[in-house]
Amino acid sequence: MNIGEVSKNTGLPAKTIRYYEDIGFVTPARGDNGYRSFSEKDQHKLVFLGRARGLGFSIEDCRTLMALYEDQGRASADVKRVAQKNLTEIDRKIADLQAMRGTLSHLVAHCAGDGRPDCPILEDLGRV
Amino acid sequence: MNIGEVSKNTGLPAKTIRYYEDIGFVTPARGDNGYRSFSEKDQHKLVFLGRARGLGFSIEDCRTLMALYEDQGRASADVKRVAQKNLTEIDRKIADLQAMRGTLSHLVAHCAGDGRPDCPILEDLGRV
DNA sequence: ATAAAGGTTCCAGTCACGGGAGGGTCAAGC
DNA sequence: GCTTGACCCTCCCGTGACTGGAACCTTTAT
Repeated sequence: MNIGEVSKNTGLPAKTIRYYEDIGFVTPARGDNGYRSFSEKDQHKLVFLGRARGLGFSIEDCRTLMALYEDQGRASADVKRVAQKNLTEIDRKIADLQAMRGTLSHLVAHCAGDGRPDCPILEDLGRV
Repeated sequence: MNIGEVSKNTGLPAKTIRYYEDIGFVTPARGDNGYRSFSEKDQHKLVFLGRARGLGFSIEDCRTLMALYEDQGRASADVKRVAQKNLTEIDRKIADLQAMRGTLSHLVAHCAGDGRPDCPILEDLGRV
């Protein structure tokens, strides 16, 4: 398969697929014309990668997960640890964003939003 | 004030303050020795900037907010619009993360996390 | 006199790609 | 055979908001 078809099948942009090759995630064969020639297995790895990225795993985590995926003798505890770490990280991000959201929505709610210059948002940002 | 003191007062790393000068956010005076010499006003701007960044505003939004802050004839509606846009963006990020969190926590909960290789997390990532 | 602490500039790296230039290849229609 | 357009290639730069480090200068304390 050429990169265009793989892109359509996986939902990953061709640019991204080339990038994943750059960083050693897949190593598709090459035709005589220099075109990448993807096997089913290559495509499957890209699907795996796309899903893992969609769940917020970093590229490095994906490398670990892929190695575990291909290791028939893995311990599920190793996978769970990586996933748990990611989950903790996601929770931290959510908490950060919710703290921001709390302050900001409070300020927005108290701003008249009319033609007058008085604004609690700016007052808060500029308080000494 | 030298950069070190401003850094201590504002909580911003000196590196960050230099960066903010680079992008034209503050333009501290310079002493004969080439050292930056910050005024109270410079420091106040940096505090403002630090707070706005802490609320998730982008640098470009901060530029807008700062201009409004210094414009005595502003309309609070202009400020509110920027804040509202940021709030919407924050909500979107929270929703994205929560969607990730939902799927991932479900998978983590169903993974034995022991020495056996069977793992619903990998199964899900690799499903055809 | 010397050493530590603080300041300076400049360059490179981060993360995970995306945009675009400049060019080669392939299949179809005339 | 020729052109057109879709596809593919590599290479390099840009993103946002910094952070790290090298190489060097100035101030302060001992």
